Amino acid sequence: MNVKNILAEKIAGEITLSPKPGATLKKWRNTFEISQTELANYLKISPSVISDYESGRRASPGIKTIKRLIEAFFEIDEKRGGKIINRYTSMIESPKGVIEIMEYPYSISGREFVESIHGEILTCEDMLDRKTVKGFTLIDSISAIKTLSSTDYTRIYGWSTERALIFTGITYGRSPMIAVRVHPMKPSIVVYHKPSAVDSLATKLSEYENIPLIVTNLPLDDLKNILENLAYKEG
Amino acid sequence: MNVKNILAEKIAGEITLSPKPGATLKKWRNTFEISQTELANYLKISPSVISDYESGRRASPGIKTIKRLIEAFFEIDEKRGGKIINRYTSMIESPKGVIEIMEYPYSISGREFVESIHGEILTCEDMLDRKTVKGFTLIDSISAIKTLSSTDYTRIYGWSTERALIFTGITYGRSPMIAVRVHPMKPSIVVYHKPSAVDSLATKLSEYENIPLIVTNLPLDDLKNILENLAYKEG
DNA sequence: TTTAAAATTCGTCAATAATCGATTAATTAT
DNA sequence: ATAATTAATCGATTATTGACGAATTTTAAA
Repeated sequence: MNVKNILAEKIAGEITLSPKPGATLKKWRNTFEISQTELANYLKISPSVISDYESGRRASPGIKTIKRLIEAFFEIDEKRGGKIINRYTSMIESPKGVIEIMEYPYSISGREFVESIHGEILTCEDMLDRKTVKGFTLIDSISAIKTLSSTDYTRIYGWSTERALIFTGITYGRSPMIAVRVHPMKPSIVVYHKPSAVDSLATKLSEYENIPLIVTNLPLDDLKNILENLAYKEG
Repeated sequence: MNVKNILAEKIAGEITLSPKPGATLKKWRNTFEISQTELANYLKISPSVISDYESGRRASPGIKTIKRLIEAFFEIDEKRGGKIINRYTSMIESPKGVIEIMEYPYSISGREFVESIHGEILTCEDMLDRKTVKGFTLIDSISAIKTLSSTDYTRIYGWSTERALIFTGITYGRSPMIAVRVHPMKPSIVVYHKPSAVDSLATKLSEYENIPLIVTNLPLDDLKNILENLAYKEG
């Protein structure tokens, strides 16, 4: 659970939608315990610019400016040991069994997604070009069944069901697909990470549900890295 | 739990921080199943404007523009019966016992907060001017004790501990303050909504914790209304 | 109380956003 | 295949942002 990104997004959204964006910016700068002067110096701009933003002189700052300011909050905090970020990290509970969850800022085609993780397509290959992926959830499958039965769907599906569910720690690849089958919501793609074997029931269920079943044997760290950076590469 | 506001904020934050803001805007417009033409007509602007934004011609749209676009998504969906919003509403579980939770876009002084809810100050009045309120959580106290023992603090404290916890459904005003006492996180202010009585232990605990204890007898609907709109009134 | 640091105000200017509308291209429906 | 609808491209104009810096005010520390 990448708390930093979630918090950054929360801040950005709150500023953008606020009736007083400048005051919201100031609130968060104070939350990070940064003075206007320090922020300005960090960004190599004049302190009066920060004051103008916070006072609302600029009614509609551009999103690039907002992004830069928020990134500076985090970078400055990190340079100081990350005290503020850690405060939030300790507040937010990682859902049990969910190793990582992330939304992609734009839709990625199923085909592109599977290629990026060097996935082997077991079923429903023709569906791939019709599927889009708006995020992923990396699940430790020992705990997954318990978590999937929860009624708080956002723990698994975040903000979109159009995602890839990636199950790792699989010995006999049947139970994840069964869990998906009984769940009311259906992902775009199911990925088994390094299964010892894939049960034929799993393939049948995926075909029944029209959910492509994919296998990848990348090392876990490599897989995480690719998943996290997929939407942020150049081009 | 106001899912609409949470989703709006999520969308705004994602667009603002995205490496391709235009593509993110397009993703969400498609999520709401709105064509560019319909969106443009709704906002009474030229369709080519929407296309220019989504293509990234405008690298850094102003936050007022982003806000307008997101508001239009929701309004158009609502005009169509709210199909998309309802999809999200049914996905997100309301924490048990939490009637309403909200972050304020900017800090509100303790004094101003208490005055707005016609609160009677029982303890720590001198602390009020030193306290700020960055949000509120309205709690049905029958369930609150169970919820407060959860390790997922964000269910009660959202994004800031600097908030007012408002307990309603109180008969004998002791258990909320005990729950706060044993909890590792402390709010700015504790409010009892229409208690039958306030136990002297509650007042003692509030003094010990330096948390102002407030009583309000506003009708619940009025109270909710004030709390929700406090940061959005003119001036 | 004084001093230093932090914050505010505001005139100014170059760059970019917000918007229009004409034209072209792509997609969808029949 | 054709027609209608939707989307994209791009030149042009006006309004606003992003930034500077000087002067003033406010706040915090000694």
